[in-house]
Amino acid sequence: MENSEALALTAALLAAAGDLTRRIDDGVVARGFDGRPAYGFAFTRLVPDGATVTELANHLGVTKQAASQLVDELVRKGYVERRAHPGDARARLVVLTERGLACTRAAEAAAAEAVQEWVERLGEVEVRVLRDHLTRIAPCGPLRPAW
Amino acid sequence: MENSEALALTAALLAAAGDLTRRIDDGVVARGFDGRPAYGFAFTRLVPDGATVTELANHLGVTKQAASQLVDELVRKGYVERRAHPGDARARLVVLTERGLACTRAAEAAAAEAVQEWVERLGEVEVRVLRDHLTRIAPCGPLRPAW
DNA sequence: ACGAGACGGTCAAGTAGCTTGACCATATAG
DNA sequence: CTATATGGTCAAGCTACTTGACCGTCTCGT
Repeated sequence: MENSEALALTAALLAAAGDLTRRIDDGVVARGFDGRPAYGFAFTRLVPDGATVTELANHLGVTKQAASQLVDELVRKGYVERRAHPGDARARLVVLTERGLACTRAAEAAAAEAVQEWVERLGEVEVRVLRDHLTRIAPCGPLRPAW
Repeated sequence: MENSEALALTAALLAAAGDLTRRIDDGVVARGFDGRPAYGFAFTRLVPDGATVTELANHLGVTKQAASQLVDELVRKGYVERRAHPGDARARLVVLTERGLACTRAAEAAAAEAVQEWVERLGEVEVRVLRDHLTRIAPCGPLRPAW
């Protein structure tokens, strides 16, 4: 593989990821929720049983302070609640509220809608293959919100 | 395709893109250059004949002010120069210096190295298919440096 | 049992990289 | 030749992150 192809691959990845993220965010907003893209990725970590701030921080690839600030924001908007952690008095369990769950479903619907366009262009099988390859490459690395 | 799969695809895409970007940046730094990931993507637009600030802004998906600031940074570090634009006295052509070209090559080498690991895991053909699919999905959208 | 240190969380302050708004110089169209 | 659009920069402001300090709680070795 040529050198320039590797950079092109990276560019394509970023363009695709950015495009998809933007579409999902637009879709979520269109469904009446107010948020930024990071919310959706935080939510995926909060279902089904909630998570601690530190776990969320690792999931998103940011400091625990940043994650805590994000949770503040989510609490303020009514998407999550901080509860006592059963079995560790230091920790607090962040869990989705009813509205948070609704927002999660909206994000999923918006994502499905966005991916649908890809399915129409590549075919369902190819898209699935694409996803499988990607998950094999970057198993569960942090979802850094920025470069 | 299930709804949750669409979000998983997005997450995988972001994780892969973030991982690759970080590796490239690390590789560039290891080769003695000082920069942030956005540089590399700016450079790809500057070869072979340079570009104006506005073109760069569109390429990166930011305002022209932000692009101008980036160029300031690149000039300060000796990677690019601002020249007069032939045929438009308003515009200025941003071109790579010798050092900027060297940095570009370093980025390409680092990218190739990072992708090599993927090739070993998926096979060269699969990686190429991956890239082709991605470019078909998001042809040449802006490379937003953040969500 | 208890002290040392690790860990979860928050508060506070600082910063990088973007934005919007205003403005000038040049180009282009009517 | 005026009116408007375009390329570029300056200035100010903001958002989402960072580092550093700190408190309360857990855990482990002695």
